[in-house]
Amino acid sequence: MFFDDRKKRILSAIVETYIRTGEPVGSKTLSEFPEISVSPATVRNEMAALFEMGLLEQPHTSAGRVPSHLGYRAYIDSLMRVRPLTADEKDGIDALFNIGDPDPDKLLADSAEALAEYTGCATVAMTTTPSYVTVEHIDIVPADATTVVLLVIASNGVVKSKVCRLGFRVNTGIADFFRKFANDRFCGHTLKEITAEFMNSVSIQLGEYSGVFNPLIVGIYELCKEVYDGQYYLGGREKLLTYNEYSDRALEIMKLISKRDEIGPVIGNNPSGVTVFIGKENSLSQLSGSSLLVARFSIGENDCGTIGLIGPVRMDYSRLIPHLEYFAEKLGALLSITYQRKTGDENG
Amino acid sequence: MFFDDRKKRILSAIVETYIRTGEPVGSKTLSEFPEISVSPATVRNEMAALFEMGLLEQPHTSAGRVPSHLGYRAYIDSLMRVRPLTADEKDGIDALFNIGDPDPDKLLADSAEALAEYTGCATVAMTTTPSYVTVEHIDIVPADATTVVLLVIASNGVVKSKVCRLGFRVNTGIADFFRKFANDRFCGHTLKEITAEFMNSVSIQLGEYSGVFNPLIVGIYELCKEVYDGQYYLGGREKLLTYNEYSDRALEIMKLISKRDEIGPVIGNNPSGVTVFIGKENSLSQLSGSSLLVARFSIGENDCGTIGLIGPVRMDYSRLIPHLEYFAEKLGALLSITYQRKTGDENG
DNA sequence: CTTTAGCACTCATATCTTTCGAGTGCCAAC
DNA sequence: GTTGGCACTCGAAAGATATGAGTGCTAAAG
Repeated sequence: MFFDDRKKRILSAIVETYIRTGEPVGSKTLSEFPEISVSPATVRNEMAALFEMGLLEQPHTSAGRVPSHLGYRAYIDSLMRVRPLTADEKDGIDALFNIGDPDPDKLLADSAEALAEYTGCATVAMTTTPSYVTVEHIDIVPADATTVVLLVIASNGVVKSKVCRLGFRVNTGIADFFRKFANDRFCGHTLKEITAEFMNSVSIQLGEYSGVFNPLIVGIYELCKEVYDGQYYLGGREKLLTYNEYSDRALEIMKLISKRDEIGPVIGNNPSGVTVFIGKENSLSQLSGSSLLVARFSIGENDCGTIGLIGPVRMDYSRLIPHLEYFAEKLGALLSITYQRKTGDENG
Repeated sequence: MFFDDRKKRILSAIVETYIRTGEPVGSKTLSEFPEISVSPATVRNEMAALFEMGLLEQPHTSAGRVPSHLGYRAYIDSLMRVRPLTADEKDGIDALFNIGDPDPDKLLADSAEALAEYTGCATVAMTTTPSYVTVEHIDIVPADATTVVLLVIASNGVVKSKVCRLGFRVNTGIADFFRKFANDRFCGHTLKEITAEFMNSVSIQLGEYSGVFNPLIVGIYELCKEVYDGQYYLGGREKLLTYNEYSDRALEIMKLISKRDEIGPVIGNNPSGVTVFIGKENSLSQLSGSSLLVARFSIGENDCGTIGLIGPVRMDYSRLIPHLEYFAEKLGALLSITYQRKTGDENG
């Protein structure tokens, strides 16, 4: 009982039909496919064999067959024909990036939303900051009498700023003093090192001034943390409601993916390209009814983030996988333009 | 047939019971209420009268009664007993504000989320900027060779910053030139005046340099627009899924409230205090099955924003109205601390 | 040895019927 | 004005029946 060519064609047809219709697929339907064209009885024999091999499941005796997780896996890994994107499709994805603000902070959030709209799945987008990234420069700019703007520039080119309102008047002397102090203490340190304890030790070095400057120290800490933590955005969670697979589980899944702690580790550690987790393959049991497509994107040479799709197991892999791949490439390219100033060789 | 005291007690009991149970309320149930204690037959007579007056509805002949929109309205306007918040409840709300980042930009987003969690409703939070607010100061700070940080400080105390990456090296001379130019052109103008056309005319004044400085001009425009547009955040849209009233309309409502264009005008123009829109009272027909509670909050003396709750018509008004009111007060107070630098008298 | 027609069997779904009971409206009595 | 009594209504739940798509198996045909 080999996994011969006809069995492969039948499995493919079952997966594709089930993805399209959501109904278990029966032998009669399959026998009418031009690439199969044998009698329903023969199809039934083959289906029994595929069932024995663990590639199909049966909701109940008198229903058609449905792909098992292994069936989907076999389909995705070797049977599926990935059609390259047409020029129109590429244009369609390119267009998604034209509406948004080119502000890098917003680009990722907008991308997550646009991808959700485009694919009809819920999306997650996150960036990660390598542990070797350091603080390159800190600046403090008086904005008006008691307000300053704090800037932290990291060695990966990310700049974050924050408005700090102080309880006292800030002249250039004070700003200069604090700027020098902060740069002496923080520059060259990796973001990972900038912990609450580290900040305490720095604060102590300010001696009698530590109280006065505390809002600024806290501000720097928050900015560094913000850069190091990276970004985490969700898009189109409500898309899940359009699938009846989620009729009573939507809330649970929507809550789950809102938790960065839960999802971050799952989608953060994947090789480049598109990785697929089908149903029970997900390490989180709540996702056993969902599939997760994850793609990494990079700025220049530097891997920097992940964008993922969450939808029902019955999702259109052959369309979504290449589209997600192209989307991630495009996103990386766009971010690279924004951050072009920096390349890998300048990093620690 | 007067709207006498007993009728009022019966209506109140119907509203409160229906809110609690979600089931139409029958005469027998009501007759057992201590504040009613007349026979079911008498209650039926009263209910028939209330029905005549348009305060009750009947899902079908053999079911109990349900409040009509007028019934809810009468209840909220004159029958409902608003219990003042206990110290514990106030503490509970106060605690919601302790977790978040005191960054004013994030405070509102976090508030919307916290309020949703606290009330079990979807929330909307937005700020509006009065049309008399002007540009007070613009700054440009070189961050590294080709990167600058733009700052716009508005007369209402709001400061926004943005990182701009330029295609050329920026020295202090260039920065000083542009700073002076920008302040000369923009300071004193209201944010409302800073339109795309206005920016064009400014750009022309830069003559041969207009191309080079264009990213900065665009950056200023975006910052001004960001300040003028104010913020718009949603919280806990998925909470709607917990009410079976929304079993098949949740997606529609979730999409609707995501559109600032649709909801903004509805919630933005209300008097201070809590305003209630019950079901069909909403100007948007899609909200006819929902109620909307809206509260304004202010910074110091200046009215500055709105926070609202969206949930099923059958929501617990007597609890939510005072809680929302206190929440809005507290939010305003917190923002006032952040923006205390400015008070009304300094504004144009 | 593979393929196919035939046939009895299974079982979810849809439809129809029946039953049940909470609740009503109305009337007559208190 | 209030109440008990009673026939009536109608949705929801439970049961009964029918439908039909799909199966597994067997035996004959290729």
